[in-house]
Amino acid sequence: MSETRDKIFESAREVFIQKGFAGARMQEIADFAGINKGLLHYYFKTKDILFNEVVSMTVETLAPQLQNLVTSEDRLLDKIRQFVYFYIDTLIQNPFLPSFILHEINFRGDEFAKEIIGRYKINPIKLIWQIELETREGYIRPVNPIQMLLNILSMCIFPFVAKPMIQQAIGMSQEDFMRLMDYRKEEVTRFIIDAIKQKDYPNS
Amino acid sequence: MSETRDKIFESAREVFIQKGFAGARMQEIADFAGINKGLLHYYFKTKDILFNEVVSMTVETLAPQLQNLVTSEDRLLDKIRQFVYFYIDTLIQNPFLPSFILHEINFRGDEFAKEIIGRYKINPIKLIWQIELETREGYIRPVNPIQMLLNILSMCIFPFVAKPMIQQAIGMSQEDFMRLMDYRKEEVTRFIIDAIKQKDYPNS
DNA sequence: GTCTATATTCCGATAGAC
DNA sequence: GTCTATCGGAATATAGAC
Repeated sequence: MSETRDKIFESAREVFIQKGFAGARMQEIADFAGINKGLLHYYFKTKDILFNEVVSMTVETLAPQLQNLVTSEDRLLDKIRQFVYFYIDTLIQNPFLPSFILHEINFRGDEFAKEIIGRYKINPIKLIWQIELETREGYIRPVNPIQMLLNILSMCIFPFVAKPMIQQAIGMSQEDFMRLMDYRKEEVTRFIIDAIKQKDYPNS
Repeated sequence: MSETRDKIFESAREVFIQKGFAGARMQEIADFAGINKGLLHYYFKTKDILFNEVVSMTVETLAPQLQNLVTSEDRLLDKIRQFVYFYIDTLIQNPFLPSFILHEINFRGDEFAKEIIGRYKINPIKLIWQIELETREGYIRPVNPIQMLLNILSMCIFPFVAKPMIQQAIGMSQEDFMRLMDYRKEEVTRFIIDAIKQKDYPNS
């Protein structure tokens, strides 16, 4: 792959993720990559094409790793800890990702959402089974599995979606925020375990 | 207030919330309101003005109610229950709200965030004190107050931000989703209480 | 491959008739 | 107040020299 092409691609990733499709400007992408619009169109014929490539690439790097986590044979509580740690770590390195994906899904409608989900090949069903099973076995308190999954995802993802709001509200620097998220991995894990673990099965 | 003006305003609200500022088209707003662009500009001189009015109106309807909740004299666990119920109920009636606010804050930067927060007059400090106090008194387990607040907000708000994604992933209708959110009020409350309540203070 | 210059399309905003 | 027609700027995309 061409060096210039990569530079453009990275630049586009940056700009699209921060401003969204409609808010991004080809000019800004070109500036950011240190080239001009003409050359930009030489490598990527249209804005749409460039955008789609950015989305594809982004999703495809994350999907397999998540998939591995979810389908492993570990016990639920261990799986949850791994999941939370992996998710928050990933988002610390890509803090803009959630708002990007979520806004574009709102913007472009259901087909876009369907396509993303298709690529992620997420099957929450196996996880839901596991939650139901471990509940019946008495390892965890009875909970609605879907609500449970929503709780986990919410606590991992939401802070990054609301990042600017949070920083403003508490008066935090960039580094403060990242440190807060770093602590958060253990804090959220604990919170979940405290909420659902049965007291008479103290192993873990 | 003029009838036409209201129709335009509602239409703008709809379009802005779904597409964001950059993605919204004056033409589409006009179409949706059943009038033409000329008339649109007669009532609202510029797109910026229209947008700001939509934001102001939206924020101002919610702020006072939240403020009352947070500053009441109730015990923490009761306050949390009230908060969760109020928040989710409000979002059931305005499901689009979170993604709208959060995306525009990402897009428009810190001044916008600061302004919103100013209007909300949110002071998390009193709540943080209360959490620390009740921890010392032994009513709840030791938790980091900020992380705790983040957890509550996350679980209430995130599902609405991710609504299209969730619906696609589980294959849900509009009504299914709203029903899920309705159950969620009790589910989240329980989850939080299970996570932080000390077992030797069984009242409440 | 890379640049400059230009064509083309789109969209916010204005002018003016009714 | 409401409409049609149009302007002017901005942003995407193309043409063509080097």
